Amino acid sequence: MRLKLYNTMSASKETFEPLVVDRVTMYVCGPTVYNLAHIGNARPVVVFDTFFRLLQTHYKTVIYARNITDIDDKIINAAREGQRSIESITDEYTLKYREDMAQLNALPPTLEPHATHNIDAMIALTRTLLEKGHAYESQGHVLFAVESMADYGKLSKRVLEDMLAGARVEVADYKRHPGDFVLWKPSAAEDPGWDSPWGRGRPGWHLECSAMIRAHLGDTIDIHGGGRDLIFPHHENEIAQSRCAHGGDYVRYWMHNAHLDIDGEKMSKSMGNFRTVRDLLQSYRGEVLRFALLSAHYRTPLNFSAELLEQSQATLDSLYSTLREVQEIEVDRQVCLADEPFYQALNDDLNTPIAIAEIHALAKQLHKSRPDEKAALKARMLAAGNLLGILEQDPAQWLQDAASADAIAVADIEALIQERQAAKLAKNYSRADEVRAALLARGVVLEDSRTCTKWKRKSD
RNA sequence: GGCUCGGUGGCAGAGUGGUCAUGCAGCGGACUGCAACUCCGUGUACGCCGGUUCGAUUCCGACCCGAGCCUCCA
Repeated sequence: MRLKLYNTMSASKETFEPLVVDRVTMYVCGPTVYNLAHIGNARPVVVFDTFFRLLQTHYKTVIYARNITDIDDKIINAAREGQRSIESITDEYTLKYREDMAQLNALPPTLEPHATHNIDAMIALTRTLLEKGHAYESQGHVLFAVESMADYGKLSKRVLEDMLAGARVEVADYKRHPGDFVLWKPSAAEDPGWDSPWGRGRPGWHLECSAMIRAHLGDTIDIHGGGRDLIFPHHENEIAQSRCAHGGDYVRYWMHNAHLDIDGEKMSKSMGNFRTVRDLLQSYRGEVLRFALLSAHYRTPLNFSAELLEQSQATLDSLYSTLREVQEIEVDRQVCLADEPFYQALNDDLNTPIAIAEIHALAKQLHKSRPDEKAALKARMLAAGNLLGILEQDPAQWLQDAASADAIAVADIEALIQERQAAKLAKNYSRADEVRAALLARGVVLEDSRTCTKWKRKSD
């Protein structure tokens, strides 16, 4: 089956073909590690993790790199303000980032290059750009000269003059052209820096990704992903650096996810209207957050709200309930993905809402199916869940997990259910209803079947 | 100002030139001791105005409204 994806560069859906047969290289911009990731930062992680899973069904080798930006002015400022060392900050937030993303069922990327481990590659790239006349030195800085590149602006579809018309920021006096950007900047004695032909300094942000991509994945990679807000200037500048230094193609397919909105406005650090993943994990399991992020197509803005999370939780509960019904049934793991509607949906530019709708369709079929059909349907549901990174936990465990520490204990629940069962047999229905009501008041919902009573916790 | 991208039923959210998204909520029914779960049924939704068409939510144009980028940002 062919995989189609929307390429920001061509602004259209294209059929994906890797540069090298059976080998895909993908790079996604990772975090600057100076604070906790917010749920908006988690969207590309979950989206590209799902894409990573999908790619692995097509290709033998998929190399997925997500960088750690561990040198940046924001980190330096955080260190100064917190009176801490740079390393203690970057170590702490790198670790927390990995933990948070793991909670969202995001697989570790194949590679996790750190900017500070690749300074040599950045210096080399800067030197090449200087040699080829695409960069210049000015007041201790090395800058990229945007006018030296004919088609600068191709990704973001804008031309230099247009951008200047709306420029709202004062132009630094060391720039020849307002659009020029820093490749290398000088470091004050107390700031972190590395020796370079242009004195002790540190790399500009855009340089890091270009250099690390070349060092770890090669001159041309298949897929480069990130949030929409990175299209300009970050990715545009990466293209400028890499193409001018090495020629040829830099990235074959550009993929960008839309943002999360809060009350119709973009969630962002600067707006202050964000929720950290760590904070949300206090109230919701990671899988619920993941499901919420996949409930809209990745290129569509998603309104992030308590309602969304509640609904995501309810939907997962329902799907896990279905799986619990067939918990005893052994599944035959052989699922022919090519025939699956959910797989076709994912192969069409990662259409996760349709894939989720197909899971609902499978759950419905499962309820209505004959006993001999259930194993195959369960296998298909699990295969879909596996690609989306959901439905992989033990269903009973999922439904019975206590959200809070003061929740009623499992043993107490089961004792009460037994008591109610005895009351029912004795036709003492008022007592049976009393027990059921008491459990409901403590967040436990009972589901009677002919042979037994199952239960689950409800979040409300 | 320039450049992108949107406006779908109570809510979330896909998609399409002509019978269907899907989920949640609602309503009616079956099942049940009663419920829950599950099942069956149930909604003249596509910003506004023109145009193209046998037929447009879907294509084209104008308009209104909103968002993003142009500054760190997923």
